[in-house]
Order: sequence, then C-alpha cells, then structure tokens
Amino acid sequence: MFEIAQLAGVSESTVSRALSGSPLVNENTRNRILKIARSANYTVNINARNLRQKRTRTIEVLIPLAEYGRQHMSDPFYLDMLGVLADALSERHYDMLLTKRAPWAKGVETNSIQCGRADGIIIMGQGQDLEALRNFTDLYPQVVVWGGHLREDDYIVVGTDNVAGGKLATEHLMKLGRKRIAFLGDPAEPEIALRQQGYRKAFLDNGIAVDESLIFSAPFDAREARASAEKMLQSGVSFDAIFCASDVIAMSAITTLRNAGLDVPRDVAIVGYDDILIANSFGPSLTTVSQRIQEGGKTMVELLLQRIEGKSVDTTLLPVELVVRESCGAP
Amino acid sequence: MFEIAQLAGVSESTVSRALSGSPLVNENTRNRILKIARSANYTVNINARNLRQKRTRTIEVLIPLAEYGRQHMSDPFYLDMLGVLADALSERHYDMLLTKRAPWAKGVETNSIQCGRADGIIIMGQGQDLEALRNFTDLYPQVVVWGGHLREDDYIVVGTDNVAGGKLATEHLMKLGRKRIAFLGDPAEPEIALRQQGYRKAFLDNGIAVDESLIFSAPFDAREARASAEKMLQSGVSFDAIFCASDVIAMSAITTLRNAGLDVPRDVAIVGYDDILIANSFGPSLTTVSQRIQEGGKTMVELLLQRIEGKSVDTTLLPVELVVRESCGAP
DNA sequence: TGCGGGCCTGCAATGGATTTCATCACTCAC
DNA sequence: GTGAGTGATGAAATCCATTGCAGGCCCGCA
Repeated sequence: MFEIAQLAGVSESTVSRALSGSPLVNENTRNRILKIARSANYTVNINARNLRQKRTRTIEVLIPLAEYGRQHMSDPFYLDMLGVLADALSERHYDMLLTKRAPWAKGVETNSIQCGRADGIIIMGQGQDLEALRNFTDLYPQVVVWGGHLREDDYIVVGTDNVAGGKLATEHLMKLGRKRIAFLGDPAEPEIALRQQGYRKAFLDNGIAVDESLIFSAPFDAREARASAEKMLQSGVSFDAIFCASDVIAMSAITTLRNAGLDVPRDVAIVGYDDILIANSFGPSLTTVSQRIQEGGKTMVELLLQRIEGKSVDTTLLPVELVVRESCGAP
Repeated sequence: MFEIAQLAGVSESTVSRALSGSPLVNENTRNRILKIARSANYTVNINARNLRQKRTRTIEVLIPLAEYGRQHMSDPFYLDMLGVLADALSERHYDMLLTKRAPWAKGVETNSIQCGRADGIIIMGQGQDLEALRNFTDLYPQVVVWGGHLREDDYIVVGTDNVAGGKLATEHLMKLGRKRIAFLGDPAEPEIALRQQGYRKAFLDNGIAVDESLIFSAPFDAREARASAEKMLQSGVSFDAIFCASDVIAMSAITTLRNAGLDVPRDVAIVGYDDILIANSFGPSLTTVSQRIQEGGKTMVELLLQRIEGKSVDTTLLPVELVVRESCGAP
C-alpha cells in the first residue's frame, strides 16, 4: 500500500480511504488511485484489514456432510441450502466458511467467532445434543440455527412450522381417502419429532386414534432409509400411505415399494418433506411439504447479519405449504 | 496475549511459542502457560497470526452450486466431494472457504490467494472457459483442478481417466449383447467430451462404426436431463442401452424410460458415471463408473498442499473401475 | 482583515501475534 | 580458569491496513 501511495503521490491513509470507498476522499484523487492500484495489480491484505477492523465479513456454515468412510450419505437438502446461502452471503459481500464439526465437539479447542475467523455461525440442524447447542449460543449469540421450534430457546431459529407441516401432509393423505397412513422418520432429530407430532395431531383433530404400529421411527437416518422401508414391508403391518419425514426418505420408500411390486401411488400414496430440487429431476415426482429453502436461507442470513450488528432479532417461523412436483408421484 | 504473559510471569514471545508448540520453550513453562490460557478462555487471534505468517491455513473450494432462481440443480456429486474435501482438509488443520463464482468472473475484482484469504484453490470442474482458467493458473499456481486431462495444461488436474471410463462403460454394454448403445451427456463440459470420446473409441476398437444418431449431446446440464431423456424417446431413434455421462443423468433417464412403460434394464440397459452415494439409496441402483471420489478428494488436497509448500507436483490420473451398486438396475 | 466552516489530506497510533537476534545462566572439557 | 556450547527467555522489529485527530487551504461573510 505504501508503494501505491508513493506512485499516486499521496499518503497511505488516502489510498486506504480511496480503496474502501470512503466519501472523505476527493473524486479525482480516488480515480487516480484506483487506476494505479489496478495497474499495479494491488489488493488490500484481508488479514491486516480483519485484524484492524475486528471483523472478517465471513460466516461459518455448519453442515452434516457425507462421510465416505461409513458410506454415510448427506441429504441433498443441504446442497440446495448451501447454494442459497452462498448467494445470500455473497450478495452482502460475505464469505462462507464451511465446516462439518460443531465448535463444541471434542477435540475442537476453539471456535471461529472467538478466534476471529468468522463474524457469525449458521448451524444447519439442532442435532442431537440440544444442551451443548444451548450452552454454545449462550456464550456466542451471533448464531442462527436452522431447525425446529422448541420451547423458549434463546438462540435464533429459522425453519418451517414442522408441526403444521406434518399435519398438512397427513391430512392431505386423509383427504385422498387413505385409511392406514404410516409415518417414516427418525424422531431423534428435533425437526422430525415435530413433524411426527403434527402427524399425530392430524389424527387427534379428526377424532381418529393414532395407530402406534404405523409409526416407524426406529433410529436411522437417510443412509438407511431404504433398509427401513424394507423393514416396513416385512413387518407385515398393512398401510396404504406413508408420510415420509424427508424427500430422500420418500424417494427411497417409493423405490423399495415399487421393487416389491407395489404400485405407487395406487397401492401406497407417498408424501415427502423438503421440496428439494433433485426430486424434480427424477422420480416419480413427489407431493411434498416445502421447506422454503430459498426463503429460509435468505432469512437466516438476514437475521444473522442483523444480530451481528447488534440489533435484537426474533426467531422466524416459516409458514408451510404443500406442493406437488410434476406428474407421476402421489396425486 | 499480553495479559496471559503477565499472569504467567513471562514474555509474550514465550506465550506465543508455548501456544504454537515450539520446542524452544521449557516443558514446565509451557504447561503453566497452557493452563493459564485455558482458564482465561484465551485463543490466539487468527487474523493477527495470518497477517504475520503470511499464510492462512485456508483453502478455497470452487463449486457450481444450485441456483434457485432458475431452478438449477447442482449434482449431488459435489456434495459427496465436499464431504471428502472437508475431511481431508480438516485432518491437516486447514479450513475450507466455499465459493460459487470463479475468481476470473466479471465483477470479481480479486481472488482469495492474492488478497491473503486462502493459501490455495480447489476448482471443481474446468467449466466452459478453458482459457480463463489457464490464464488464472498461470498467474496463481497454487491451484488444483478436478476435471478431464486435456493436452499439456500446466495446472494440476486430478480426475479419472474419462476416455478409459467411457470406453469401459460402453464395452460393458456391448458385452451384455446390446447393439444400439446411445450416449447421453453434454460435451461442452470437458470431462463429458472425453467420456464421449471413450464411447466412440469402444466402437472403433471393436470394428463397429459409430452411429451418430445415437449420440444425444445437445447442450444441457443435469437440470434438464429428464427433458433430454424425453427428447431421446420422442426422436424415434431406437436403442437398447444408454451410457449416461453422470449418475444423475442416468437416474433421470431410468425414470423417464420407466414412465414411458419401458423395462429397465430389460428393454434398455443403463450405465452411469460418478458412483455417487445417493444412487445407492434409491434406485433402481446403477452400474456406474466410479469417480473414486474419496481417493480423488484426498489426492487433490495432498497435491495442493505440496504445491503450496513449493514442491513440484504432477497431474494425477485416477484409474477407472466399473462398479455395480445393488440389484435392480442394469445388470 | 479576520473568523468560522467545509473539504481534503497526512501523521501517528493501533490491532495481535510471530520471529530474529541478542542475552544470560550454566555446564563441560581442556 | 577460560572458552565453547546448550537451553531458555526477552526485546524489538515486523506483518499491513484503518482511523482519530490535527492541520492546511479556500471560501464566504461580516
């Protein structure tokens, strides 16, 4: 920067101001400096700037990513969300640091906010350890969490109204005349538990008793969705519809049922949750509860940046909506 | 850090050395300092460190991510790769900066290497503008590219032997006795072009003329794969097998064919490319050419770090292998 | 002529760690 | 007893940009 200052015949202060678009510098001076900087192929050093300004314009995003060792598949939902977040952040000139491990995990001695690597964190999903999350957000409030709305958590949560979503999906199947509607999903994940709650609510509100044998909620995640669907079949329990807690689960279920010679949706109707893009691309396409990924991602970024600026911010509950994607899935 | 030094009764130099694990500091002193630092909840400021050391222990990863505006879907292949990269990088104590836009794109005035944000860049896919990529890597050699092996490019490329892979896939279909094997994929992407080359080679090497009407290579990408498969059907060209340039395309094709009442693989056998995890989870599962995502991701990280350390490094060609995932797809 | 402002610009302090070089206390060998 | 060698620590320079404050200049107005 000193050299640029020399070339332009001004001080470093002026160069700095010119490059950062400060209104304190004269129009002509600025243009001259900009031209010189460009021709010298000069860029300000981000680290020096971060150090001085005590902020990094970087947001950490925490995502459960595929684990190849154990052949664990991560849900394409995250890929969609990542795309939206990348757009929303870059629009506001923020960078995105991607991480798999939670800052409170064992072996992680510090976190990116504390050590000045990021200004805030977006956490995708509450995960299983709700208390660790709560402790962390108590210490570092510059956090937004995607997930379900549990009691009075004091961190900012963005996500759909999972109970309403679960109810919506289930009632949709009821309206189709389905009598034995099963639930498939792992309630260890808070969001899924809420969706299951919505499923139950649909029955209760319609004066029907919940048949517990129809709730398949043994612990599993997407990677085992297919196996679980097979277990459903083998269990001998009869059903004519399934509310699947995610689109990936729904797609697995459809495949499994079809392989078993069943007709979807004639024999068994399916509804999913998420509305991920890939579900459109091959099918059969789904009726699904939209997670409003676009809206949700943008909202998370907005709220986080507001909180970073010190504004007080409230948790956001996104309204749910049932969408039908293309033709051949459940009607 | 000054405060920690005070508490421990030593100088800042010593604290710094103790915290960074320098052998120059006495065992006892180190432990004392570590204990104090922990109890004071102190962490070194990353930006100051980066500034001083002129390196960030951060790698930028460039990925074509989903674009919701135009409903563009990004291939789950990238999600798998992201997981592997995240592991490989964190194992070596590197962070991952995720970006959608190429540093040479319009409106991007600088790049992360130049401004000190990252030590190197991993670029997923050569994309369409080969020259821009070449110019960029000429200026900044700390780059590894995932993609196809084109002539004598001087940047480091990691990827499977796409020609061999294409040939392998095609010959597999030939061995199954298929006579009219189609190709589906967009050769605008260099990797795909090479796979198509392999497809042609399979015919030539077996003394069969290539039927150009079987090559469906109109420009499109994964988002339109389904539409393209439909066009194939409507074209009236008869075929009894398809070599699809990616698993996503293959899955779309399978769906489309089945919706049209065809039996896969009896009427039409399918082979894909990538071996993505999600393909196992719902199906029908695929015969596919493995991209060795795990191996490839690790290799990219290794080579990049070596180059950053100044070692001279060579492009790596991963051998191809045909894998069959589960039961119900093409045999 | 003198004074209050407005507009630019420069000086110098600042942010927080790393690292070179010097120092100092000791030991050991000759 | 002296010099070399070793191990641990500290002082101070360095990385590079930002910013509060002070100052210079010009203008208008009294």
